[in-house]
Formats: sequence, C-alpha cells, structure tokens
Amino acid sequence: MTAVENASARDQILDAAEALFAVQGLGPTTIKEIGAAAGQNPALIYYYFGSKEELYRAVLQRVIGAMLARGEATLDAAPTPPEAIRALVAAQLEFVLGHPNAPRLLVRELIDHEARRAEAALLQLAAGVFKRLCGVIEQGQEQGVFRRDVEPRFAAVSTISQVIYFTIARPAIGLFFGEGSRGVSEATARAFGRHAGEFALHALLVAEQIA
Amino acid sequence: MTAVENASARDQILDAAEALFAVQGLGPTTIKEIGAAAGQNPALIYYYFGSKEELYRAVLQRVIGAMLARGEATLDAAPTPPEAIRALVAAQLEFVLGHPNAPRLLVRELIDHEARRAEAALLQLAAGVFKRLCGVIEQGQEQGVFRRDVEPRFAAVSTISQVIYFTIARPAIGLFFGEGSRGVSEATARAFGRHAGEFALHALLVAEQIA
DNA sequence: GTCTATAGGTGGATAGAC
DNA sequence: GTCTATCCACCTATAGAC
Repeated sequence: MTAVENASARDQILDAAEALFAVQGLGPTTIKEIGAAAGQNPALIYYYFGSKEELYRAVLQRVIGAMLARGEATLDAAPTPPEAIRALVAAQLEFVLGHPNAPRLLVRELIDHEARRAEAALLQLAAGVFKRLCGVIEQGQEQGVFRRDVEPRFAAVSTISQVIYFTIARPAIGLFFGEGSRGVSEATARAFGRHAGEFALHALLVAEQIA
Repeated sequence: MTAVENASARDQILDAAEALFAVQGLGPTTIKEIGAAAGQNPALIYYYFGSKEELYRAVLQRVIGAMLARGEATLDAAPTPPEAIRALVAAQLEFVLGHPNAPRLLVRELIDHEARRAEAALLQLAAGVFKRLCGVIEQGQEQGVFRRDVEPRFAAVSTISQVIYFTIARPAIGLFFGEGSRGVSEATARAFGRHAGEFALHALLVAEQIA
C-alpha cells in the first residue's frame, strides 16, 4: 500500500505490456493477457491507465524517452565526427541488446502511422535524432574528413538503418548465419555493430582519410 | 460466372486484404472490413480462402514471390559486382515505389516471428536473397575491387537495410525532410535510392577504386 | 487500491437459400 | 458462386463490494 508498492504494481503492468505489445502489437494483445503476465488484476489497468490505448501510449513514451536520451548523450560526448558515427552505432547496438523490445515497438508504430494511430511525438522525436546526426555529418564535411558529394540527411538515414534493420530481421538473419530462426547470438550482434560503424565511416570518409 | 470473373472476385479480395494487412496488421483487420474494401461479400472470403489466416498467407505468398523474382533477376543480369550492388539497390527502390505494401507486410511478418505466426517460407526466402548478394560481394573481394576487411554477410545486411528502413520510416523521414508526416515525395525517394547505392559502394570499394 | 462479476459490443465462422 | 442471417466466443470497460 505504500507509494513504492503502488509504483511497483504499475511498473509490472508497464513491463508486461511493453513485452506483449512489442511482440504481438496493440490489437491482438488483450487486457487479460497483460494482467496475467504482470501478475496483476486486469482491472488495475483501468485504475492506473484508464484504457488500453493510454497504457500503450505510456509504454511508448517510456521506450522513446530512453532511446532518445541515450542517442543524444552519445552524440554530445563524441569529440570528432568520425568518432561520433562510430559511437552512435555502437550505442544503438548496445541499446537494442538491452532493450530488444524498443525497435519492435518503434517500427510497429512507424508502420501503423497510416492507420492514423501513431503518436506525432514519436515522429517529431525521430526527426530530432536524424537532425542531430545530420549536423555531425555536415561538420565532418566542413572539416574535410567526410566526402562532400554525400547528402548529409540521406547519410544519416543510411547510418541509422543498419542496426535497426538487423534487429528487426533477426529471425531471417539467424537462418542466413546458420544460427537458427530464433535470431543470431549476442556475439554476432556485437560483431555486426562494429561492422556497421565501419561500414558507415568508409562510406563517408574521403579516400585519403581511410587507413 | 466465367473463370475470369471468378478470378477477379478472388483477386479483388486479395488486393483489398493486402492493403489492409499492410497498414493495420492481421489482428486488427476484420473480415467484414476486407469484404467492404473489396466490394465483395465477406462470406466469399471463406469460400475462396477458408479462413482469415489462409487469406493472409495467400497475400504474403504473392508479395514475397514478386519481390524475390525481381531481386534475383537483377543480380543475375549485372555484369560486375559493383554494378550488381548499384542495380540491386535501384531495383529495391523501384519495387517498393510500385508496391508500397511489400516492405510493410514483410517487416510486420518479421516482427511477428516471435509471436510464432510467421511463415518459415519467408525466412528461408529472405535468407536466400542475402546469400545471393553475399556471393556477389565475395566475388568482388576475390577480384580485388572490394575491401577484404569486410564480412560479406554483414555487408549484405547493411546494403539491403537502407531502402527498407527508408520506406518503413517514411513518415518520420518526411518530417525530417520538411515534406510532412505523410512521407517524402517520389523524387526524394528516388534520390535516396541513388544515394543508397553509392553509399554501399563507397563502403565496399578499396580506396584506389574510388573515382 | 484491489478484486469479482457482468454488461455491451464486435469478430470469426457457418448454415442454408438462391 | 454468391448472399442473408445468425451463432458463439471473446474482448473492452464498468459497477460496485471489500
């Protein structure tokens, strides 16, 4: 009955809902299912969140907030544009390893956008990360380390796409790598993360800069 | 009542279902909705397909078949590994412009895999395309035009990820490009396609090969 | 804050006429 | 092959006891 225990019941619902929404999506996930997974009475969901939709929004907010904070902190901390690219991709990979639900929720939300149910907030925030990364790439071009015949905004999309797609397509990639359709091992995922940073860098660096 | 008209009723259901499944997913799309969108009686869906699930499978089969045929033909026709990379990315972009539902259905299916509903066939086929592309990259490495310090399978994933992610994230990218949250223009999409081919090539080519 | 019971609505699927 | 009518299961949400 204390504030802590209340928060805990609420959080257990949030955690269970996040996992179920990520794997099944909003529609097919039922209130009863969430209650059972959370070890809580389904009626509590209405007490704490009002409706299934609002619970879904709360789940999204939490995930997006965490992802964004991580991305911005990483970009801010990097000393040079090439380091920023490498660090961002590495942070992206570490983030999705720790929060495998995040890209699933995010991508579902993007696909659902034309179903007019997506949060405008998500779109704004996603666009915000792109802009920050784009600034870093422009800076690298001004410093003469990145090629000038690259559209910075396009390059930002290409850079970010790799880890997200890798995570989403993990079952198919697991088969491709002979590691089964349940997805690749964590070691392979980390190796891909290092590759993705280098791949983007080599695509961006002027030829003389390449070691 | 002719065979052609029968096929037409069936195809109208398939077309309507494809669009609805792509935008909303399987769960939230109702049989009645599909019937209305197709201009057909919902009961016909059971006559032709047996169940909602089997209709969904038929939709997937059609899309995957088209995508695969296009990809393999493109790779087969390219004379050199660099040309193959460029041509594959260009074909990918043209395909998604013509079939905007395809990547949505495919990515939904991948995300849903842990919900144990995905087709093993899709995973096998996706892995097949990766393998073909991977062979092209290895060939380029043997010929000395592509860098040897790149894992070919990772590079295949990075190359393919760009256009698919661009399509999925189109609403966010639309905002980012100041073209509204309904997505970017076709001209911008084509420009991105050209960029993505070059991005992957620069990431792969040995330094001396870069013009 | 937490639980039970249930109302109210909708969805997938089928039976059977035409 | 196509349509109408309908059954049954299930889901969201609420009312109200504790």
